[in-house]
Amino acid sequence: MRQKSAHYADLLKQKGLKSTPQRMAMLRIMEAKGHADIDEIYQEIKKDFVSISLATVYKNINTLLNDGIIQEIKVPHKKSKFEIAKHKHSHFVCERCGEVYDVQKPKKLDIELPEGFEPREASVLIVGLCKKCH
Amino acid sequence: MRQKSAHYADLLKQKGLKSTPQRMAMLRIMEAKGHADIDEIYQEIKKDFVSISLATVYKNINTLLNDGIIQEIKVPHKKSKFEIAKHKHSHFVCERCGEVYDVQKPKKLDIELPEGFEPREASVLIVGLCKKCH
DNA sequence: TAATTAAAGGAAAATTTTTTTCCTTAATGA
DNA sequence: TCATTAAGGAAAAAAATTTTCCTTTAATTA
Repeated sequence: MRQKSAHYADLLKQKGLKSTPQRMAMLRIMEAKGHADIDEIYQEIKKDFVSISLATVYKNINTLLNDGIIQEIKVPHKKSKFEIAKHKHSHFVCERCGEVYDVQKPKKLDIELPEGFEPREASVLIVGLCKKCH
Repeated sequence: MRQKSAHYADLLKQKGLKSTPQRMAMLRIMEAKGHADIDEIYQEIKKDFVSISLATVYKNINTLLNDGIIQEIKVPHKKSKFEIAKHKHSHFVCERCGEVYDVQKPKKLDIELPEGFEPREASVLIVGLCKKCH
C-alpha cells in the first residue's frame, strides 16, 4: 500500500496535478476494483468523503483521462468503466453479471487493412460468461 | 434500391414491427452512411421529415437494437455509432476524422482465457489513421 | 513555519442526453 | 373499410455530465 500510494502521488506530481485525498481515493478505488463505473466510484468514495460532490468525481475522471493516468472502457449495453492505465491488455465482459476482467492481449492480430490505413492500436473485447456465472 | 427497401420492410414485418416511413428512412440512412450516430441520423432524417421528433429517433434506435436489426458500436472518445447488423466484422476508427470503417474479422484470436471463462463473441476495434487522413 | 497562489473541492445551476408520457396518427390485417 | 394497436410528435421528465462561482487546500517559497 505504501508503495502504491506513493506511486500515484508521484504520478500525479509528474503530470502537474495535485494529489488531493479525493483524487488519491479515486485511484485507490479503481485500483482495488480493477474496473469501476462513475456510480461505483461515487458510492464507494462517499464512504470516506461523505460530502464529496459528484461533480468532483466527474472532474477527476476527466483530468485523469486527459493525462493518461486512467482509461475508459466502453462496454456494449453498459455504462463505461474506468481503470488505471496499465500495460496493454484485452477485456472480457461477462454478459450475465457485467463484470469486466483483464485478459492477455493476443500475440498478433491478423487483420488485413485496406491500402493506406495505418493502425496504431487495437483493442479486443470478448463477451461471454465468466467463471462465476458459467 | 427496390431490393433493399423491400428487404427492410420484410425484416421489420418478421420482427412484428411496423414499417413506417420514418423507420425505413432511418434504416436507409444507416445503410447509406455505414455508421451513424444519433445526431447524424436526426440531422439527416429531418431533411425528409421536417417535423420528426428526436424522441422518435431514439425510440426507433432502441427498438431496432432490441430486435437485432441494428447494432451499436461504442468508440473511445466519441458518441456511439449505429450500423445495420450484418455478418461479423471488426471496426477501424480513424483517430483524426472519427470515421468508422468495417474491416475483416481476424480468422482467429489467440487469447488464452482463464479456466472457467466461456467466450461467446469477440470484437476488435482498431484505432489509427484512415486513408484520407494518413 | 507562515504566506502565497493556483489548482481542486463543493453546491448549485446549467447543459446535454435519453426516456417517458400522453394524446394523435397511421400501418396492418380482417 | 374498419378496428386494432403500434408508432409518431410534442412536451415534460429523468438521467448524465459539465460549468459556474466561490471556498478550501496542496504545493511552493520566503
